[in-house]
Amino acid sequence: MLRRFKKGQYILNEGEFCRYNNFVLQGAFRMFIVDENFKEHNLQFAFNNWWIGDPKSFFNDVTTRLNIQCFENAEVLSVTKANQEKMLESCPELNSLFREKFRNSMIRSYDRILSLIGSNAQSRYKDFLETYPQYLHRLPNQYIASYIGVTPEFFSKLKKEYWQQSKAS
Amino acid sequence: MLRRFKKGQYILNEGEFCRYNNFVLQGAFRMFIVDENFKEHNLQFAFNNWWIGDPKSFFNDVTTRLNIQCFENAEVLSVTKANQEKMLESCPELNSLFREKFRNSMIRSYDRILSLIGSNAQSRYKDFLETYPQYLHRLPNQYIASYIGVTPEFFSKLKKEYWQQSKAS
DNA sequence: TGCCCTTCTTAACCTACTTCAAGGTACTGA
DNA sequence: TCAGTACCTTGAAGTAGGTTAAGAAGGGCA
Repeated sequence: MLRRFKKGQYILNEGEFCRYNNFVLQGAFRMFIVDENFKEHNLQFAFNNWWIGDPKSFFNDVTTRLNIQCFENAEVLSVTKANQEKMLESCPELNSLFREKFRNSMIRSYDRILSLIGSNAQSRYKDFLETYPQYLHRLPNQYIASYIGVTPEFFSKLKKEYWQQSKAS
Repeated sequence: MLRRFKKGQYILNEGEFCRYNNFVLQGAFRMFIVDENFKEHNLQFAFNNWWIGDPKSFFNDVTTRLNIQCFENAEVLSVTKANQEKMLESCPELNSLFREKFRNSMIRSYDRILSLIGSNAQSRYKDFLETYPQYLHRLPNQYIASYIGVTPEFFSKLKKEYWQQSKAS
């Protein structure tokens, strides 16, 4: 099912059931959680050819704690759970495709946990620069700040420090 | 392939290739990373009926950054990548089993990232108590501290604070 | 029983990061 | 062209959590 979204629109809100797994054809999305102090924390972004959705809510039929918002006008292919099961029945080869998809997400998540637990903000910033250089210009600073787990104010300082160091060396 | 390990033994060291995916029949393992200050950070534990290994190294044939150590005498079933592929060929139904396994790991990793990014040490401690009550007595405090991302010293304070609060209410 | 070794706790001090407040910059649209 | 609004930066002051150092409390083993 093809769906279009405008910048600013939400395709998932906390408390809802995540009924669609979405393949992004065009545009950009962010997935975030709102904490008890009403601060937003970006968990993931999605650009062209990425999937986005809350797997926990989608597969386990529970309500989601996450929000997904479009931040560049977008076109996505949305698949329901029933759809997906039918696809798998009629085409068992997809099993291994989905298996790899989950495996890769899992590996990326592990790396993320490693960097959150094992390094400070400065090196998380460096990691981000190295891992996602192609998306930098499409992401507002505040989104990156939230992704690496710092405030926009502190992110500003990180950037300054980073560029001064790389200039010096 | 059945393998036995004694408390303290390593089954994977940073820099090696992870050649086995291990299903724990008995005993306990921890997987951790060592940071640039030689501090250890526990990423995961594994008890009876859990799988443990570094999926990134195992599947992508790269060296690992992780260490896996046995901390209760253990018995595991170890599967190589070739084994696993043979199993999948001869029994395609396993595809969906593995798919679900990865999916669940992914969901758990997401929850972990959420709690690292979106909440403070006190509530991460509470989350841990609620999520893994059955393993508390098998885990030294320092391992839990490292898992939730604090020092043993600060963990001590967290515990004290937590029990004082729950006594008061 | 007593000793060593590891784990846990406490307290004083330190630092990475946050909060708050203010001002600057740059799109966007009438 | 200008105003409005979102975004970014800077600095001062505050706080969660880290570091260091020391003592207390187990637990295996001679």
